[in-house]
Amino acid sequence: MAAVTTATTLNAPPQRRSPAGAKAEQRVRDILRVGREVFAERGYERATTTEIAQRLGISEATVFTYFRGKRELCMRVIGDWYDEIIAAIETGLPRKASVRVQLEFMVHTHLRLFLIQGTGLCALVLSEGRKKQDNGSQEFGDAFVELQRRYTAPLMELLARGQANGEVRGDIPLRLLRSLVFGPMEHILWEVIIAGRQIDIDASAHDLVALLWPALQAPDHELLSLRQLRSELGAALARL
Amino acid sequence: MAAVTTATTLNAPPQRRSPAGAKAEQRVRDILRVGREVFAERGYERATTTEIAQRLGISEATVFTYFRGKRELCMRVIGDWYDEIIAAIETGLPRKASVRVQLEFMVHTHLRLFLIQGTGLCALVLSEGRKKQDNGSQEFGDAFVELQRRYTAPLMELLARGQANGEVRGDIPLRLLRSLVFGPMEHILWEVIIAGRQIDIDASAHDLVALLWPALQAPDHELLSLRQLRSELGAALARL
Amino acid sequence: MAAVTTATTLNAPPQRRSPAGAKAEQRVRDILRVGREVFAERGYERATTTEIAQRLGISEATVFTYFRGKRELCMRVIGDWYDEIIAAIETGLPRKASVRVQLEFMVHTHLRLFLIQGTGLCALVLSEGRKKQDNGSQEFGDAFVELQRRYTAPLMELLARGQANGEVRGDIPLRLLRSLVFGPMEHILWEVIIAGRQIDIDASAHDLVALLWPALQAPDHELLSLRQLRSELGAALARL
Amino acid sequence: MAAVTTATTLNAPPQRRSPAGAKAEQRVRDILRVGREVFAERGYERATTTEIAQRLGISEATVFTYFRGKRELCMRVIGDWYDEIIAAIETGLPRKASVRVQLEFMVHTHLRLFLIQGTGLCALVLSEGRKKQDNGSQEFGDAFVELQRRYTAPLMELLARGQANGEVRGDIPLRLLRSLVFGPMEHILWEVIIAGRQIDIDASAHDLVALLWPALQAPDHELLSLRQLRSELGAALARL
DNA sequence: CATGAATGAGACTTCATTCAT
DNA sequence: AATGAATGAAGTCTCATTCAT
Repeated sequence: MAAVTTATTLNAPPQRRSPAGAKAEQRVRDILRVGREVFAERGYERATTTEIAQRLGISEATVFTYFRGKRELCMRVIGDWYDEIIAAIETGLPRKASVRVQLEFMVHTHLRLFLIQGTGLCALVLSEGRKKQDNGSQEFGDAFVELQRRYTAPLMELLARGQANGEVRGDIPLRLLRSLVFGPMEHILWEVIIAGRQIDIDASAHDLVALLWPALQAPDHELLSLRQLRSELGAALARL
Repeated sequence: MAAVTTATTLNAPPQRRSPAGAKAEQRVRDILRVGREVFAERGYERATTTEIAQRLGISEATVFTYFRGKRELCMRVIGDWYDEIIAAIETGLPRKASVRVQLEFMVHTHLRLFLIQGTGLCALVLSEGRKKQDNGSQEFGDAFVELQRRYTAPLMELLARGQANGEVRGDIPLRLLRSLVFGPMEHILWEVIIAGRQIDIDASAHDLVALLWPALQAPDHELLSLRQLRSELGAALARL
Repeated sequence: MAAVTTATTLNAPPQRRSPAGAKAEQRVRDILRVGREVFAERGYERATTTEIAQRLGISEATVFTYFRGKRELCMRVIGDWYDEIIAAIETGLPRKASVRVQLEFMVHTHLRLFLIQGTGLCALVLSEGRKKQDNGSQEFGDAFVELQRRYTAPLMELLARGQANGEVRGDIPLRLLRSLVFGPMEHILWEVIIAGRQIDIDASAHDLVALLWPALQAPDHELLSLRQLRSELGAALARL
Repeated sequence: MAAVTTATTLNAPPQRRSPAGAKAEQRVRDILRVGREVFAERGYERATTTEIAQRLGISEATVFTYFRGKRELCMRVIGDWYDEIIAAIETGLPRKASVRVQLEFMVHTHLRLFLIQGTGLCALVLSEGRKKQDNGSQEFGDAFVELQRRYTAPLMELLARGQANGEVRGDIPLRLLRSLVFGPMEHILWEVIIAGRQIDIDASAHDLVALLWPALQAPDHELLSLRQLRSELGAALARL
């Protein structure tokens, strides 16, 4: 009886494992590199596995030997890219400097990495991450929320440290402050992408932080005391 | 340019293809309306002419009677949508109020219109506007730059007026200030879309402007005049 | 708020409806006819939509205009074939004749229809109906069990009538009797298919029923009545 | 023919491809064992060399070191399986018992072996044996006819012995009697497979033979003489 | 001998678009 | 003007099979 069951058991068909040797790792890297290019240039839908294979001079089938499908490849591309950004921030962040200086480093790093190649990927994330799948599983989406979290984590931590030591105002939710930083940054990037304008990364990063800082800063002590002085003077004059 | 009043920024010159007449105009409006829905829900690539026709209960071929193709329809949809936003801002803007109040109106209107239906369209613009065409001509892109210009014009003018009358700091390029306003706004919208979080539009608009205002204001205007006051007071006291 | 929900509601993408005109019906019939041929010749896996289209001299895409996919087409082919057999039986069955005569009609009709074209389809049903899908839904299987039920219904009813009026032994489950009839019939068919031997349908049907009948009949009915006859005769002779 | 002892009916003549040696033979056995599992579970088309290799933990290429291709492997699998059944029958058959008892042994053995693992293989044979090859040569088919002959040989011999000694009616071609036995048996098996019903092998074998026996048996002598009596009586009455 | 790696060939399916009616 | 019907072109993905190492 058990044997009958065996014969009719529901087995998922096996999935060919992707190779794992040294050459294989290189292949994976190559495909990811070119895949990043193509996805960045064309977006998810317009990117084709054919083009990725052609640019590498390999067979399309080879792509599918290393990645289960177009979607998985795209996820890996995005994941890797996020990892690079996160690593760049975490590695270079001058943790001993003031919050403002660290912030400037972050903005600068983001702008730089995005503009080197990431703009298309940024668009990819923004436009693909939102699409709810028809099966309701929001395939991309769920993973994206997590990536987004990791991606913004360094900034969140920085802002939290700033609030803790008084450099950043504490009366505003972190999430809103994050939008205040990332928002303009991304908007600047979109301008670059759409209008094709070139910008000076150093200057832009510096200017943007300078502009944002007053909104982030804890209100100035001097300013507060001067305001107090003014109002007292006003009162005194009124008494005369 | 004469016909540009409604939504023709993205339109090709008058086509023999498009029928004329009252019934025809209604058809065009219907298709645009449903096309907007579908493009917003699915994005450009995933939207199908089949679905648009089916929702209207008409034949797919009919869509092609009124629009040269999917791309043209999409352009018209986007153009119309921009026009609506621009009209909403221009109509309702309280031009006599302070710059800050006008700014709040703008932010509020944007958030409102985007959240009613525009998020999908916003994504549409952002993700389709940038794609390299195979012929390299960036078909969408060129028209988008112009749309973007018209779309942000009201804000640009407002900020310019603010700079002129001293309510807004004048030492920063308008373009950067614009990013400072639109950027966080759009970032907030993306959070709504991706994470599915609901927000209170009134409160969000108010909070965001409150947060931005210190950064838009002349930076040390208050501080400088107060310092001046203090030093004059100090001098006067010394004379006594 | 409702509007936001709308914009992100989960809509299944629309499926193009198959055309419904007079020409369309002919197309459907053509595709079903050729599909039957190809599925019968090659089995499900080896049959290709390409071949079906080529034999009809139409584009592959046209096939998918009328049928959602290969699987649906196959189901329709099988369903239609079952319907034909059922109709042939129900139409021609001489309901007033003895159960044995009706049984012979059924066997004859089955053999005839299978041998005209059905052998491949029979194999198709037998071999495809069994495969459990990986998703566990047993796509084919569920529908097949029902088809099988309808297909064998006429025989089941006939045997039940026979049991009711005493022509068929009542001490055996109907299901087993069914296997007793269909089994040898199908086995004969397999011989024809595999070995390519030709048979005389009329003779085969008659012989098979003649062979089966003693097994279907009330086991000792004839014998008992004859014994009775003999003993009565013996008594009568003794009286003379 | 010399090498046919084990399972080589379907085998091509000795191949330079196939390695020799003790280790090699074990490999061949392993692949055949797992190949049988996989072909039985999935059918020919859905079985993949990948899965066979993975289940063995060997490389896909290794399979091709020992077998010229998927088709050859499948043929060997089927051939081996036939051989097992034949051996089981020939070994266990109680040749001294009555024909009826021997028949019951055969039916029981068949049901048992099929249900242990053979259902899938049975389906495999039935559905693959018939497919037209593109070159029209019916590659499988020819070999299958021979297998089928060997496979049914024990039953044929048994029935022939029965006819010779009067236990089985002699007025029916052996081939038809064979269908009468195998047919219902296979039909019962299909029901088990398709509907997933479980059966009691012992009881089923016994019941089926009990049911068939009246049809196989040489007609009763008593019955024959009574029939004669009846017809003579009828004639006598007609004369009165 | 075993295998890691690559691939040619071909499968099903989708969809914007055309055209005769 | 509207559409029913057809399709070319393209896309993703699978798999048996080969070959150098």
